[in-house]
Amino acid sequence: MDESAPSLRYAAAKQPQVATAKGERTRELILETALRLFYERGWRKTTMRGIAAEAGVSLGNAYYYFHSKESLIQAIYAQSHEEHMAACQGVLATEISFGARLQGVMKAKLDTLARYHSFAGVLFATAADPRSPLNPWSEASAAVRRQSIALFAEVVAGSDARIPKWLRPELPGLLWTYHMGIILFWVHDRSPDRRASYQLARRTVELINQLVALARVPLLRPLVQSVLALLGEIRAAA
Amino acid sequence: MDESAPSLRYAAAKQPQVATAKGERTRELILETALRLFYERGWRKTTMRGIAAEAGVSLGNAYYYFHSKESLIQAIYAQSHEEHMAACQGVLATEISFGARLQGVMKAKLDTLARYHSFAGVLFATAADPRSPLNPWSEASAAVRRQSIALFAEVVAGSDARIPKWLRPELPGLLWTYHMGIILFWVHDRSPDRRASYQLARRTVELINQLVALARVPLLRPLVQSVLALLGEIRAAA
DNA sequence: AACACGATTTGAACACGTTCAATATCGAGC
DNA sequence: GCTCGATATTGAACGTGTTCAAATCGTGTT
Repeated sequence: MDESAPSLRYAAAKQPQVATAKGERTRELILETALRLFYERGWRKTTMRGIAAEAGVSLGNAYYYFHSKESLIQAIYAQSHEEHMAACQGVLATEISFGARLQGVMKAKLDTLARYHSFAGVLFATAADPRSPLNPWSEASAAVRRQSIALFAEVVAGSDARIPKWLRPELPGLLWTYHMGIILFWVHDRSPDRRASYQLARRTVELINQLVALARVPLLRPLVQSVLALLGEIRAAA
Repeated sequence: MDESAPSLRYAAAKQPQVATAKGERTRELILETALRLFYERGWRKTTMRGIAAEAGVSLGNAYYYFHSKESLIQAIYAQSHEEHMAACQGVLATEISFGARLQGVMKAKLDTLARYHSFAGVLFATAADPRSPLNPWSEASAAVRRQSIALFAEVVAGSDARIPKWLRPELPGLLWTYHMGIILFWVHDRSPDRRASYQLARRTVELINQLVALARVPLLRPLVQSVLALLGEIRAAA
């Protein structure tokens, strides 16, 4: 059973630390070429041999920098994450209201993801495998996840919203989960320019705004308590 | 771009209709062997050659019945679905309360899935790819999905719950989506005997019960309207 | 200049998923 | 019993992801 013994493929997976400037250039050349070919030909029709040939390096060299075809996706994923962080700076610096901040962050996410849509399905598919380093709960993507959750914490912290005290520690993680849900929808979104995803994000952010406000209503106290207890349990289990 | 032109791999994908009893036996032999090997060796370490050898047929013969390694997973998925439908008959015939019915159906789901856990990750991973026939929104799995949603409709219809009129048409689909979410958790669940998943299902079903009751409270009318409008839009987009 | 040594690069080799033309098997109709 | 067509089965071949021992490069040291 390859559950108890994690497959070699996903073990450790330390990429060699690129040590020289030349190496760094080669690495980036391969990554850019891969990105272009994925875009032009799609994931399946792009081969490691094709990437190597197009980049003008040998097959083995590509594997020196990326220990698998999937790890190229992981690198691209990390890159898109950087882009998103950068794209958020504007709204986070200027907007004050919780809703506007969250709207801005979500729109930035969809904007920065746009160019990856044609092969994002693969990203999500490999990410869904519990043993994949791309899976959001894995060790390998922990750094990105932490940064991402911190981003949502910043959305909350920098806003004027009056968040109930008990909700504060949970909210960033919840928003992160929510944003993963939106991405899941986006991956499957076939509407022109992914308009449906933008609309869904806009509407759900409004909804979240209402929910956060409602959380203070006394009538909902028992429900809120249930949800809180549940979150605690999930956290304990994971 | 392999998005506009669906990959050959996932196109049509008509399995040859098995015409003779002998053919049917061979098909089942291969499927059983595959299931056993996936369980014993895991997904990656099980090869099509290994399955064919263990089943005593040729490699090509295995491909005659299952056009890809993934389609074996699809067949196993369909099988587990059958098991779940059967396992639900009891509760659905005897229980009256909405909560108890939903609890029973969810518990049956986790029970019937249990034996597939060691390689369920792959199932979910391939299912997450928008172009995979395993993906719940795809044409290939439409039959299973429809049956599954009908099951949740039956959960509602056979219960004494007083569901608000406007919620009735949406509820089965919502419950189906919810149950997919639980499965997603289950796939990643590493607790002994997947106890965390059982607990999560139990707690969330209670929560859903409360939510359904709350949906009648006048104060929540605007929120409920928003959610409804949103659901309508999502449906229109998909 | 020669050397050492790690970083980088190469290409051949392997195992696997998949395809396919060719062959074998079987049952129905004569 | 024989033939024919559909069904079932075979195994060789292809392209792909991945591994690895060997070759090469670059740089600091003697």
